[in-house]
Amino acid sequence: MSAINLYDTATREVGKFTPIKAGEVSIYVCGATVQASPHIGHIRSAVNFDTLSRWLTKSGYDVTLIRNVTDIDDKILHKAAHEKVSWWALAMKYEREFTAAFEALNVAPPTYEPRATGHITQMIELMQILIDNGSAYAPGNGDVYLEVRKLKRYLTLSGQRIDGLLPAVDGDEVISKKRDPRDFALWKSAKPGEPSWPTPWGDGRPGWHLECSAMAHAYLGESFDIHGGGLDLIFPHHENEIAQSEAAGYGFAKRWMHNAWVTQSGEKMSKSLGNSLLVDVILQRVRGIELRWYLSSAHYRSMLEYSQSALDESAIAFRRIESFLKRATEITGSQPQAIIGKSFAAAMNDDLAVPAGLATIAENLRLGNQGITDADSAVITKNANEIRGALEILGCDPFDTHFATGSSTDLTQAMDGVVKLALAERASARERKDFAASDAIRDGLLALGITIEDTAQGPRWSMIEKS
RNA sequence: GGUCGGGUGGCCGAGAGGCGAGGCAAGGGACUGCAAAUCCCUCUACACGGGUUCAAAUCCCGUCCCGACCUCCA
Repeated sequence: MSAINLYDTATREVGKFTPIKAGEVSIYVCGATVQASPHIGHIRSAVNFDTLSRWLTKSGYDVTLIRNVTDIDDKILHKAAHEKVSWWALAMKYEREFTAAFEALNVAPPTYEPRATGHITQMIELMQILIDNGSAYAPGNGDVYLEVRKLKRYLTLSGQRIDGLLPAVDGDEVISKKRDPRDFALWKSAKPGEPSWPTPWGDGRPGWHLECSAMAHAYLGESFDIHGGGLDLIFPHHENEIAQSEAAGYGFAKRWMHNAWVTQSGEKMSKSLGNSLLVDVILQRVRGIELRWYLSSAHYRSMLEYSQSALDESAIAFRRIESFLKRATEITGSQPQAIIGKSFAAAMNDDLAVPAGLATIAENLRLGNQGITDADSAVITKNANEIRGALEILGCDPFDTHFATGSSTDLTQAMDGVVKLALAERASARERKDFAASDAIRDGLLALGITIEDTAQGPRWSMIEKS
């Protein structure tokens, strides 16, 4: 396997990736806090790490990917109370929406997808270690805090200093039992009407950060290769995960990878700005495979500035590639094999440089189309194979059964027959130079969403793809 | 106030000291009855001001602008 170079947020450098165990890669990605419907920014993160996982797998590694679901937090509880539904019903509703969005975008399921509420035992064990070794304290009201000033190091990922932080505004912790305002809650005491679990320090529920440390440890052990998530998780979430885990004596993550956001007018998507683009809504405009292509097209560390025209253009560009692959299949009589081209591999090995990979796909497309013009099946096959190989890594392989359309074979065959009847009529009209008649047939088919292309091998038809 | 990113051609989007990534759009050409699709050719760039260097979009200093985080966040 060739060397893979990846960026590490901790060092802010691209460096050679060397796993802890030869041939194996362990990854923990912060998944959804299921408090609202997924927008395309959430899904971009999942797409990026899915592509990372696919590339590592293709490179010969045995990948274990853990992507959690945080199904309890302040927002879920507040929202559930406001909507007068159970917090667990609300969490499950949105978890299903995330799952459906992942499915639609061909994000492979992680090796395991642990839920926070299923790991209370592990959280209590972790807190016990932290309290026993003096890193954490329980003021007696059911809260448990991590004492950040006792840490050997803190805020190394974000490069901040404790004293540089703005004083915390303790929302629902007005009467704070904290020794220092920067201490953060591992565990929050039970409030009336809220769920709670018993602990040696009183009834309560998890704070926001504890679950990831507990679950990463449960499934990946004390040290693992890569920890991923969105850029906005660096502080406080990831800093606090590091703080808890290292204070417990764990080595924790060897490398940190963060994906950038999808922005609009330069601003990140957020519900408060009202600029969230829900996956559901976008999928009414383009197919899942096209949305994935769009979300993959920028480098994962670059902001992706959303615009409808950019999305539309991206979808059109993808259809061109798809169309070549279909024609190549028709001409050669068999589907392309997914083969990784040299330059695509080099691009991916350079911190997943997808944009550079796209350039190689563009080159393959040009050469492949030339091959069709020249009727050179060796050239067609080579380029189609390499395109399919690249698309497979990007999760955008049109031959992937995941994207198979629901239309039955019988119906497709009948359709093919009907269109061919029309094309025969058109052919005879063209022979007698009745172009008005032949164009009327073409226009009529187009109105039904069927495009006609006259190729050297005769006319071919295709449906205009819809989501 | 602290910390972290960014400003590249009409648009999108890479690159991080030396040969102008790539795509879209635009213009020209080939093919076609006309189209469509495809191919070929052409064009436009590094926020600003200094500096280092044989050589700077890339490094350094300064300025301006934009965004993010500072206990809700992908």
